[in-house]
Amino acid sequence: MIALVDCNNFYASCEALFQPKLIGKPVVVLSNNDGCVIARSAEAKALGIPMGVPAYQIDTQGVEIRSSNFALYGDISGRVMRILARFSPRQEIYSIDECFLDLPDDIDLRTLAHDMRATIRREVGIGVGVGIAPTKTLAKAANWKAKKSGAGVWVIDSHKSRQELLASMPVDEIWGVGRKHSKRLISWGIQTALDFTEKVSEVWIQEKMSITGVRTWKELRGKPCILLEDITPPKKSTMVSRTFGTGTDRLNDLEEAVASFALSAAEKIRKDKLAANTITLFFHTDFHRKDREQYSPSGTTSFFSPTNDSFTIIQTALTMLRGLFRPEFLYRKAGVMLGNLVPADEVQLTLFDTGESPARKQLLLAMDAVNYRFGKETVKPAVLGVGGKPWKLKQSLRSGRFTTCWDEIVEVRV
DNA sequence: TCTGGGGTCCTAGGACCC
DNA sequence: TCTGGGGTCCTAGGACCC
Repeated sequence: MIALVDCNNFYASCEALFQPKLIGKPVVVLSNNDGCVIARSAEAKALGIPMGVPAYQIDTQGVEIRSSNFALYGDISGRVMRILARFSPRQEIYSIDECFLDLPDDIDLRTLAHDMRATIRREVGIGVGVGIAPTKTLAKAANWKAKKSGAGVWVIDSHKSRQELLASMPVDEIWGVGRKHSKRLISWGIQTALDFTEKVSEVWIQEKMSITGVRTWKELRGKPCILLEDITPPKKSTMVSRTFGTGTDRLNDLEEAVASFALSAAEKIRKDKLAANTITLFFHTDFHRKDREQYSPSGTTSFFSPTNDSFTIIQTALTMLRGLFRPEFLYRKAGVMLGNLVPADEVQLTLFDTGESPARKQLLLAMDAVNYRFGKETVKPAVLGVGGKPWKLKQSLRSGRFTTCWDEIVEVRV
């Protein structure tokens, strides 16, 4: 059997963890740049605040608003995941707030699930829902039911319990069926997950939704097609991109931003011991300004041989930027993607390439060590700029990094 | 005024090979 | 009149996930 454990209103719950005055209040967490709503407490959902709406459109009366604080959420996530790992030798961490667990089918699964919930509640203080079923897609469905019903735990362990759950589940709630497909399915009279499994054939699904649709269809019928990936496969690409706090038409601003994204991306892949074969740069104007002409260039360059060298990566990104930049536009967002990642110790050199010099490798190692110890960008290439950065993010409402930063740890006065 | 960031997989079509 | 058969690789775009 497979369990899907999912934290309730995760980001909002993390905020309330160290700010008890938020408990019982409508809490909303905003995306980077304080743009739109990405998480809501139960109370905020009850007020009818939708997911994804721009922050300026919501009625903020009586609502506690926070900027996103990923240092905090990541740390809390790690605590939850380590507890769940105690319940099964095989765990797949699927996202920051949920994981799959492989469970034996000859134990009392309901008792185990309640035990997980109680342990996480006691040791971390976060509420979770647990869905248990024979396949991942059904475990997702059971988790949906666990939340929807308020029971917190739901188990699909018989034909009857499966049929009943699927009959009560709208197609658009199925894991793997998104907006486009659910619209089409409903137009064909397929309303529920049960309709999806019983009203249409495998061939029909293959034709309309390709092989991925067929997998979902089989999984809902109880046949496992999506395996538990307890060994994380290596990343194939990584991206760093940001919307700017304000638009800019200055090449110098874009250079600083792009250099900073390129540096972050390089640090990420070095941490994962990977090297990139390609780099993609993109930047664009404000898509929401329908009244203005848009400009959205992008370009991809292959490295001479795979690299994770910050300096090479920054230089390549800046060369592309200078070639694509046009001064007559106001830019709102930029990003750098490193692709075709390969293990750094298996890099295949080209005939005329001797690889990175040992001195350069030492320099990068030293920079990573200093920045790890003293904070991001303590030492950095000068092209990232110093002083004010008009393009920087708005993040005015961030709570403390209570668990990862000594200066921001909670103070308790007795 | 104001709208996030980071991933994966699949398919079709083009370019190319012999 | 009439022009093969069998592959691979790459890319863009779409759909999905959180």
